[in-house]
Amino acid sequence: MQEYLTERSRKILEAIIEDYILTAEPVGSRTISRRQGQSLSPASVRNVMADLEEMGFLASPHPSAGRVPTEKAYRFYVDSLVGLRRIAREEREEIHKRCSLTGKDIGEVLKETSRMLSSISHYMGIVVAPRFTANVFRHMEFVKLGGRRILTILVSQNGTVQNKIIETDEELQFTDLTRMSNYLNDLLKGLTISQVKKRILEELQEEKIRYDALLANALKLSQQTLEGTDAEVFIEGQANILEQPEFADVEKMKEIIRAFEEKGQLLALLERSMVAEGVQIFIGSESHLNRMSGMSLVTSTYVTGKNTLGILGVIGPTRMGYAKIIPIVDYTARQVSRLLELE
Amino acid sequence: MQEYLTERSRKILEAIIEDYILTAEPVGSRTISRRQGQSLSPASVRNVMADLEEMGFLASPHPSAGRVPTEKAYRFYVDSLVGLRRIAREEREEIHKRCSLTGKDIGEVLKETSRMLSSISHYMGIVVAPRFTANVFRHMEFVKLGGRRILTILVSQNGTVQNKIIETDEELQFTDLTRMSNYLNDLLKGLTISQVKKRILEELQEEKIRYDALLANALKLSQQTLEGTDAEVFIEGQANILEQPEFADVEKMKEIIRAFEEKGQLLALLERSMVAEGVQIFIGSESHLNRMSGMSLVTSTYVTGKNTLGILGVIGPTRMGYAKIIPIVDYTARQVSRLLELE
DNA sequence: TATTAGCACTCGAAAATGGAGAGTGCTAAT
DNA sequence: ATTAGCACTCTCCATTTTCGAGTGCTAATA
Repeated sequence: MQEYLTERSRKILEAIIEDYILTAEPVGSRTISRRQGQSLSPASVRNVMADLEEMGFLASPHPSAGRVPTEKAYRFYVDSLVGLRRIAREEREEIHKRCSLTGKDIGEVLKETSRMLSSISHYMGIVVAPRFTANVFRHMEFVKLGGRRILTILVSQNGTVQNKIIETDEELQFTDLTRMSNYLNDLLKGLTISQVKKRILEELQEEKIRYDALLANALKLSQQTLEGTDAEVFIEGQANILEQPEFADVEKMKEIIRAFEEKGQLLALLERSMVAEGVQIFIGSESHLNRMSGMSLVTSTYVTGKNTLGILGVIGPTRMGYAKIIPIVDYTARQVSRLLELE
Repeated sequence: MQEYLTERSRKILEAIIEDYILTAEPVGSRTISRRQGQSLSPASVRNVMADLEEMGFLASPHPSAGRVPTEKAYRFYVDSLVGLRRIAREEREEIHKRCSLTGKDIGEVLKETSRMLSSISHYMGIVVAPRFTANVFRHMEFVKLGGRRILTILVSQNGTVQNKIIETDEELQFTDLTRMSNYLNDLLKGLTISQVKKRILEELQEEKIRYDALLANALKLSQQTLEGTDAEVFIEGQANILEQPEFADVEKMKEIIRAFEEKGQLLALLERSMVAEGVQIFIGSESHLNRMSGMSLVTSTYVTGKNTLGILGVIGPTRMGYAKIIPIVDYTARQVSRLLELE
């Protein structure tokens, strides 16, 4: 048994993986032999397969059903695809067509992107909206609702809007609110949200503020406004993935739907991948989410300048058409980055 | 055969329906006989059942499996529940606990409401966000993004916020934008969105406006801002409904997921029910959506003053615990109305 | 006259049966 | 080193069998 793969066993392994990606059926030695133009007999292929199985690249569901690639095999396969950037023209055009800004809010743009990723990949599309704290403060606005309730609107540099309803201790007048927002906008202009938070704390310490009830109020309001909201996650195309044969069974289906109804865990995983650059791939258990067993995740970050805005990607079965999906995710991320670019 | 139900057959019909709601299994004569404390023998029950079947209240899946209620039966059953308002205390408390405004935007509040409806009913929760045109204009704001892109924010009386990115013909300055929004806020204050639309058109006709490029621009911008966005629909708890035995089969499941991924049709149905007051119930084919076959919908509108804001409700199998769900939907709608009430 | 017991009958669901086919591993021949 | 040949294993599918629940009808009963 050889420890490193020979050229021949590499070829065979790839052939098995590609066939399995296509058919979702265990691959037999005969199939591979035919695929290679009979240059190798089924029996020889079988020998190689036995070796590959021993090395952990293949597994047999049962003694008389061909071989199935393991996660290790996919990892090997994906690593052999590095630098893959070629995207089919029609896919590139589709992406262009369906990424447009005008007339929509950012949320809709991202949702549409997610939908697009889903329909173009035939798996699920996922897009995580920009995390707020990384953004640059732009504008804050208070709108008086009934009673002591105030609607606060926070706009950041890249057009993300966050609004929140806040209950105040005392009733505030319309003119007060205008003054408050003027003051804050002046004070906080150009800072990132995390800087803004710090600044507000500092400001609240200041002597002179303590004696100006209005300003103190303003600061407290803005503090509440900034209290974290969960990042929004758009997952589209569940119906798509249910078409995949590996989920043709009721329990699996429920499992998936449940996994994506509460997005918390997934979000944690995605945020971990925020720090990396370029396309990232999690195969099966590599994500360390047991809910995600049997699923793979291909993601990339979208950025503006040197700020990471958010993440987008595709979720599918481990048996995923990586060679097609990786360029799609990569290209979409670039495209979205370009769209959200400022001036 | 009697045309109207006797007291006895009514009782039996109800017993069958309630048993079926509980078990999802065809109900046999023996079961009912026992349920009624043996006051009637299975044979007598069978006679009544045969009558009920002839009248269209029951159906037998096959000759040797008890009876199953038809839609007509559910309709009869639901109609016999009119005026039902009693809600269990713990459910009322749960609703109270999970409907709160502070610190969230309206969208989140509604999403949480939908989630709450789902978890309390064990079916799916659905909430349609306020339709924008019915609301009263409150505030409009323009924020300059990069290049010729402008972020417009529109706030209405009840705190709904709509934002949109718009591309303008020429680059506008920050001060221009402030002047524009001041002008518009003054002009449009207190009108409903549909009045606002009319007003903008009128204003654009005016002679003096044509010679003030800035104001003309402002009006055009606001016009674009108001161009309809789809109503938002929050559907939560798909995993819940997949637990129901009637959807234990792969095809059915896919059907459901698909049905709710594109919310268009459903929205049309819901908007039809906007005009009515109080709890509305659509049983099976009554919704005229073939996608919804085998599903029922219990909805109610939530209102502020005399304006209908939106709709919320529960979607489940026709075999739904109406007696429990109707009060829940009713109470939740009132609660949400109260929450969104202005002073 | 309304109700009930009894019984033959029907049908579906689940278990048992029995190839057919695909694929393997091993051995011996090339 | 490769391959042909063959016995063996296991799943999948269709068919059959059995079992039980439930009905409808008829005749007996209160």
